[in-house]
Amino acid sequence: MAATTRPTRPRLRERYDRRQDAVVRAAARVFAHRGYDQTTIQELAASIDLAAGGIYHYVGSKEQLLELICDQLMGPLLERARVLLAEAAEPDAQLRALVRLWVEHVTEHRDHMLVFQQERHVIERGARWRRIREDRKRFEQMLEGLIAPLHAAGRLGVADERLALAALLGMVNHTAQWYRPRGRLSPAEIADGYVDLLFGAPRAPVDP
Amino acid sequence: MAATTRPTRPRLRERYDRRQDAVVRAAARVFAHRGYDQTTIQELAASIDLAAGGIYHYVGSKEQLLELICDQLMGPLLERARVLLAEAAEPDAQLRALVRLWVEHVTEHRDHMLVFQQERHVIERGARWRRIREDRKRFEQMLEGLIAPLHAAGRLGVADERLALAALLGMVNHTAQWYRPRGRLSPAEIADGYVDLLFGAPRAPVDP
Amino acid sequence: MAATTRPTRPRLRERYDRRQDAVVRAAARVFAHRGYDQTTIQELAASIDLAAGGIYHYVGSKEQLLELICDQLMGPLLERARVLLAEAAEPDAQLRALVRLWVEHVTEHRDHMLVFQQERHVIERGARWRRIREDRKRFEQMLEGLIAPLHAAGRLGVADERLALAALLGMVNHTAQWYRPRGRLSPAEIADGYVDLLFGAPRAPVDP
Amino acid sequence: MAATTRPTRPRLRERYDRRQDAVVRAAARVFAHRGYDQTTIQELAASIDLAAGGIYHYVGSKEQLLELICDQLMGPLLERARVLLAEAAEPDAQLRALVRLWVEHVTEHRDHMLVFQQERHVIERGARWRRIREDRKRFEQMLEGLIAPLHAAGRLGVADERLALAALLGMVNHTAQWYRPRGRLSPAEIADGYVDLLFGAPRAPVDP
DNA sequence: TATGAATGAGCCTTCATTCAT
DNA sequence: CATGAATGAAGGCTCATTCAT
Repeated sequence: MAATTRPTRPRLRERYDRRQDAVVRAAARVFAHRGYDQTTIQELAASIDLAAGGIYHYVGSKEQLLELICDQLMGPLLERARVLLAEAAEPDAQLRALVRLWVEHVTEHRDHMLVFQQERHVIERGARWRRIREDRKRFEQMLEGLIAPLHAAGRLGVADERLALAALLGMVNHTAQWYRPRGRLSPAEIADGYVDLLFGAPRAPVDP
Repeated sequence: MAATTRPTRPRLRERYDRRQDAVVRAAARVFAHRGYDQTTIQELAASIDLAAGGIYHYVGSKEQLLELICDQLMGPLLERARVLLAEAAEPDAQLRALVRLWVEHVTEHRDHMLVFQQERHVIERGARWRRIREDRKRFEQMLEGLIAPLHAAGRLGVADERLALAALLGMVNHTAQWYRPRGRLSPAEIADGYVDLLFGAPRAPVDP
Repeated sequence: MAATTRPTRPRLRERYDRRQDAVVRAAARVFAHRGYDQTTIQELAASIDLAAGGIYHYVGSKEQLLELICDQLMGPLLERARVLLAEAAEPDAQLRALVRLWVEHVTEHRDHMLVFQQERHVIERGARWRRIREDRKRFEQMLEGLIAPLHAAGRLGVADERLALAALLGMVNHTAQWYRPRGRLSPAEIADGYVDLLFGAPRAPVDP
Repeated sequence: MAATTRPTRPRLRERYDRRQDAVVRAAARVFAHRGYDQTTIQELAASIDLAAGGIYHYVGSKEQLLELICDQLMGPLLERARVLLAEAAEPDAQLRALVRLWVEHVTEHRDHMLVFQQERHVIERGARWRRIREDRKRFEQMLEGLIAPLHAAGRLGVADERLALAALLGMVNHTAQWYRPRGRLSPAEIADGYVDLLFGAPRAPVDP
């Protein structure tokens, strides 16, 4: 999958994979702060204690680095989401669970997420990014699939189904921009807050 | 304010301002699609039927162009928001009005907005961008000022006041990424949807 | 034809073409001496009193420079050869005329020729160089077309027709490597010498 | 002579020499096809089933590899030529024999020859290559020594002695570029063809 | 011996910016 | 005002070479 030659012997390959992973992770961090284009391969390399050329043992190009960051972000998210949806449960419970999962993922991959958002214009164009775009699409469809029945049941806080989805996407994605690890709210609380908003719910008990 | 020599005679100055405005607007469009760093001054110039050098009659540097885009975005928004807040009205009505104003502004300045978001990492750092950062802060404080009493009155759909603000920011800002001019929903409808979500309200009729 | 934007206004275009021509010619000279790969664009630029970047106004890439050198070499040669062959004349006279033309061209374009030969391995491979290869082929076919009847008439100094062609090619092409402008022999004399060898002729008068 | 540590024990040394020879030979092949500069040590190593580092057990540097290729080419040629010239024989017979020897050598070392020609610009400059240049010079002088008396005797097909030498060099060297092992003509036949051309001869017997 | 990771110098190329016309 | 040529500073990437294992 990588454009560079991956060792064959299991011992070496393992080490190689571990390091590649570290390179990508470091890249996510630096790109998130300095911006993809404004980050030099030299800077990036320095941040991993590697000479500039060393990066290219693990990554074929700067652009591929971006690709790998997206993969590290979307791969596990989709995987975990699929597992979750495979379980039998009510749509509202599943949506809540999925949003929790998602917010947790976003907060754990803040850097990846920020890069993903900032480089939107790159990802939206060109055949090379089709896979990434499809991954995102797939995730949105999972959300849609859960929102639809809830909408049909009149459980949503807005009349328009699609607006609900867009709002949810906006809220959760934006989380990467303000969430701080040791903040007042845990990822789960944040997620629940979003879902509550979507359901227009929590005030119900307040009424009487 | 511009780094280039602005004509003194009113007739010329007017024309100059008009053209500068067009340049900035064009830049917003191209930057939104290709990305700031990935857009060449040449490309930008070509899109306005100008040679590369021509840009520099109206703009001092590429970076200043980014600054002007932010100004074109935040200036009028803050201005209109201030006017609105100066009127006497209930917080909930004002919040709804402000969100409408805001969503309208975002949809009318989609390109500006997208650039603003993508270049977050630039704007977040450096003295040069302090003014821009403050503008954004100021706007958020307006929202906060309206949300606080609503929260105190138990009118919000979430327990945490700041989460409400963050959610609102996420929803509205994200709008720039999916809104299409001739879509099903008008900016006002979208704005109302967001506010409804925030209030956890619209299901009110469900009550009895 | 060039990969760079050529001016539209005739005045400028003329200057542009003249300079591009000069760039290519300079490149031929430097490449011939230092070798294509071992020549830096910087060095090349310096030899024309241009900053490194300046080259790229006239040429799209280093590789294209090689292409243009080949064109400058083969284009006029083929053109002049075609004109010559269009005239009515005996094959032996035409061959002699063609070889003269050819040797003159080679000596006038020594640098181009040396580059052409040294970069043989590049030109022999890849779609990009097809046109160049065809040009060379075309010229060889012209020679073949003249040699064939002479061979049939038993006029050649060797039994094998193709060997005659190969020998001729070897002799003439090699000329670029030893010819010096103010040497003992003029290009025409050299050419005649080659043709004499090919005809196995001049000693005829010696016989009696 | 090699810059790398050559084993002392005869058994090992033999194996070492054999392998070094193979490395050089492989290099000749790859360089001939891809070009010296355009061939990576990695590519070269791969073509001998060796990792990049492995090459350096047998060769001190890439440049030395080029030197060794030249040696593998010129060494045996000069040796065999000396032996031949040491025998007593008429100049014309010796020239014919020498050209045969030479053409055979060229066809057997096509790759070496092609590299030698392509890297002309390297070999022509610098103290390091003096020895190689002298080897070539020496060989040319042998040819000259045979051509001179033939010229004096009016046996050549051209008036100019040096032109004859240049033509011969051109023909034979060029052979590497078109000769194919199982072609119509054997190296000896090719050689004889060249000599015939030089003598302007073969048709003589035809006359009567 | 052999391997593959790592280095670091260097090169092609891009591009914001300047300036003579 | 506008143009397009020219500059020159970087930056991504390659690759010969070294070295611990």
